[in-house]
Formats: sequence, C-alpha cells, structure tokens
Amino acid sequence: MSANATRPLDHEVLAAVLRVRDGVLEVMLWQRALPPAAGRWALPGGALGPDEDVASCVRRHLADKVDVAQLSHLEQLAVFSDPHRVPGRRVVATAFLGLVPTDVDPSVPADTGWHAADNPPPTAFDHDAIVRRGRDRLRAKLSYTNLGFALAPSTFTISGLREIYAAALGYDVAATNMQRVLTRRGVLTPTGEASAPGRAGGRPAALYRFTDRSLRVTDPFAVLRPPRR
Amino acid sequence: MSANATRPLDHEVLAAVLRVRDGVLEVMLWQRALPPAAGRWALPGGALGPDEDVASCVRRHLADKVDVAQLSHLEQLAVFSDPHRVPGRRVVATAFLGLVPTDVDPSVPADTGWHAADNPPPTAFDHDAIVRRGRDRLRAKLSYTNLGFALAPSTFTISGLREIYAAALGYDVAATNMQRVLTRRGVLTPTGEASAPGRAGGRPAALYRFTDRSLRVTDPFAVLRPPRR
DNA sequence: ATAGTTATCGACTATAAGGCGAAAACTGGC
DNA sequence: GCCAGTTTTCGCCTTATAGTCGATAACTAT
Repeated sequence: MSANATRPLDHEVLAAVLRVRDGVLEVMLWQRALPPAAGRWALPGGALGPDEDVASCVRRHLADKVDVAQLSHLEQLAVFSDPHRVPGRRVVATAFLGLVPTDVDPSVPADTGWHAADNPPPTAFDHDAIVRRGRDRLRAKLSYTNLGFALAPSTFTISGLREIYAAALGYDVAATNMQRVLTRRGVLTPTGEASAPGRAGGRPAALYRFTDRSLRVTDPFAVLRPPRR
Repeated sequence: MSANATRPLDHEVLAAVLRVRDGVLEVMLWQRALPPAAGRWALPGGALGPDEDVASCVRRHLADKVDVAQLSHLEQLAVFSDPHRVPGRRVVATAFLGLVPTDVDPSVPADTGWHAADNPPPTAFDHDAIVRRGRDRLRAKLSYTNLGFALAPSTFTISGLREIYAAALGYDVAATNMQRVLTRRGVLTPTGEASAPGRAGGRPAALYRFTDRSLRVTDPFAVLRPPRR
C-alpha cells in the first residue's frame, strides 16, 4: 500500500542555514504571509520532487532565498516525522544544516532575514526544534572536526577566529592556546601575510587559513571546551 | 500538491541492527523470498504508517524480527532518497542504527540471520550502503561517546571489553591503558566482584560496568584510536 | 611445590594543555 | 621624535594525560 487515500504522505526538506555576524550566531528565516502560521517565521525549504534526492531538493529550494554557491557546508541533520507536526497535513521533513562564512553576505528576499539562533522569533510548526538541532550539531562538530572552516573567511587572524568560535559556541574560548593547538595539529596554516591593525593600533596580526577545507574529524579541541570551573 | 499521481511517494524505515559475537561485528539481515530482489538480503523495516513517527515505526517493524526490549540502543542514521534506490517505486527510507549487547541472544525468524557487517552477503537495493553507514557511525561514536555500553554486557572484564571494541572497530586496541583511561574519566566503575578464571588459569579479572548507560559525549578515547605507525 | 597463564599495578617517559607575563609591533597625541 | 595605549605573539613554567615496560598478584593444572 502506498500513500493513505484520505491523508496523503508528503515529504519536504528544510534547511537551518547558520552564520556568525557581529558575535552572534544567526539563522535564516522567512516570514510566512499566508496561512497556515501566517506571520510566523519559517525555515527555507519545500516539497521533495518526484525525480530528485533530498540533497538536490534542498539546494533547489534554497536557491529561491540565497546563492547556494555561497554556502560553505550542507549536511543532513535529521528527520522530523511527528504525525501532527504540520496541522491538517501529513508531511515528513528531512532537515539540513547549512553554513555561511563570515566574509560573504548573501542577498536575501524582502521576506527573509537573519535572527539569533539562540532566541529565534516565533516559528511556524516545529521549525524552532529544527533550529535547535542545527545549532547543537554545529556546536558539537566544532569541537571534534575542522568544521570551523565553513564559518570562517578564507583567511583570518587568530583573534578573529576566536570571536567566530565564541559566537558559534555561545561561550568564551581561551584564545591563548588556540593558535598553538590548532597549528600543532595541522588544522591551521599561516599564510605568511599580516593584517592591518585596527584604528586603536596594536601589533598587526598574522593571517591563517584552514589547511583542509574538506570536512575532517579530528581529536576534539580542548581549547574549545567550556572552562572547567 | 501532494504525492505524484503516477508515482506515489512512499516512506519506509529500515534498521541496521549490529552486535558483536565471537570477535566479529555482525548485522541482522533477512533473506527475501519474493521479488523484487528475491534471494537477496535485506534490512528489517517497513512502511511508515499514517499515525506514527519514524521512531515508533522502526520499533513496530523490528518487533517482527526481534524482541525490541533487547535492543540497547536505537538512533536515527540518515535518509536515503535516491529516486531509483528501489526499482519501479519511489520510496524514501529513514535508516536507523540499532545495537544489541553481547550477553543477549535474541531469537530471530527462520529467514533472518547475522552476517559480518564488513562483508555482508548480496543485499537488496541500497541496503549495503546503509549497513556501511551504520557501521561507520558506530565506529566514530565509540571513540567520542560512551556508546560502548550498548554493545557490552552489563558487567564485563577489561579484556572482554577490549575484545568487543576491537571487533567493532576492526582493529586492535591497546588494552593496557583502557582501564586507567576509562576509569579516570568516570566511564567505567568497578563492581567489586571478580570473574572466574578460564580453564588455563590466570588471575581472576575484576568486573566493571558502565557508570552511565545513557548516551553521553565524552572526550575521544585515544586508547581506541589506531596505532600511529 | 612448581610451571604456566592471565590480570593488575607502579614507575617512568613523552606529549599535550593551560596560565601568565614579557616582548613585539603597531597607532595616535603631544 | 617620543611616549602612552593597544593588540598580538612568544617563551617559560606547571599540570594533566597518554604510552611503555617490567614487576607482582592470583589463579589452574600437573
């Protein structure tokens, strides 16, 4: 037996696209104009088409909101399948996690904006739970993979990277050891260049880049864990 | 628009249920008697019902093959959605990873058996890829979570635990430090009891148990990583 | 008793992390 | 130009964890 006659089974994809801006981890949401859940904020996404897999599908729907080429990372998050997650319909959602680096600023439609991932505005359906899952997945992976490359610009200073990690993780990280630890493990490579100092002066910071911009699992970075006491 | 009229969209759940037996990581498969893919081996699972989420669904279908209460762990793995993953139908699968401890031996139907997860017999559809994903997820999580509790019996010796980890990971692990490292981190707790020695003699081994049988993320266990050289 | 077997412990070495203060390299005001 | 202020980077020291090896404990079988 295939889809129930009285209540057809639909499948949609949704994407929690995250970025760090001004020290805040943000998620992309658009405001629904029409019922159901008019006025509430929703994740980008849409129905799974007959001839595509979920990865193609999420890229296709994201293209309505943002230049997909500016996404530095996209991965499956989880399936959300509560029979009542969308009132009046039976729709299973495959959620994705997308990341945008700090040095690109994708233009988005008028109904779409960026909101603090820790405190989003009222969302449609279960989209708040999906945002939480995406945020938690990012935080977990930051400490045992090199996923930071997807949030950081192509070259950056140590203190700039520290700010990105602190914003994404939601707590301050000790910057002193970050260069040493990440460099020793081969995650960071110095470019040899230096950044211009800010207007307050200070020594110019050396620029680094991620050695490997493909996702790799590493030992966890103790420097990224919360302080013990 | 809901499901395409000419090619209805179905959703199924599948479970890669793994266990360690005699030093081998095994997966539960049943042999299909009827087309399509008659004679090939398949993962347990079935269609998503109209009033259940995927977690309830996978437990319901697993109950046909095994006593679900004997599963020590069950988690979402990934969505498999290639439009041609099942010939002639459009069916999206949510795959789960299940684990069975070494000290229970669930009875299974006649068409169902356990096969080496590293080298399964010819499978139906994309079930071999799902087995690989489940195996890889287990291996990754063994080294940064306490998921070992789900494979091990309720109490065990250090060398017994070493064998389980070695079988699941596919490579030998250094046993010398395992007790010290896992105990220091609070993952293992001595029960105070000792096991009877084997027939060849030897000092009786102390029995341990996992301190916390709920899944917790820990620092990775360096003792579980492959040797450096 | 004694040889064989397995488990556990202690001592030592090596590696990595964390903290702190000094030094380096800049800006802007005087 | 000099000096105060700012930010980054480096070096040294302490602590924590991992890895190795050999010694010792606790058993079985003959």
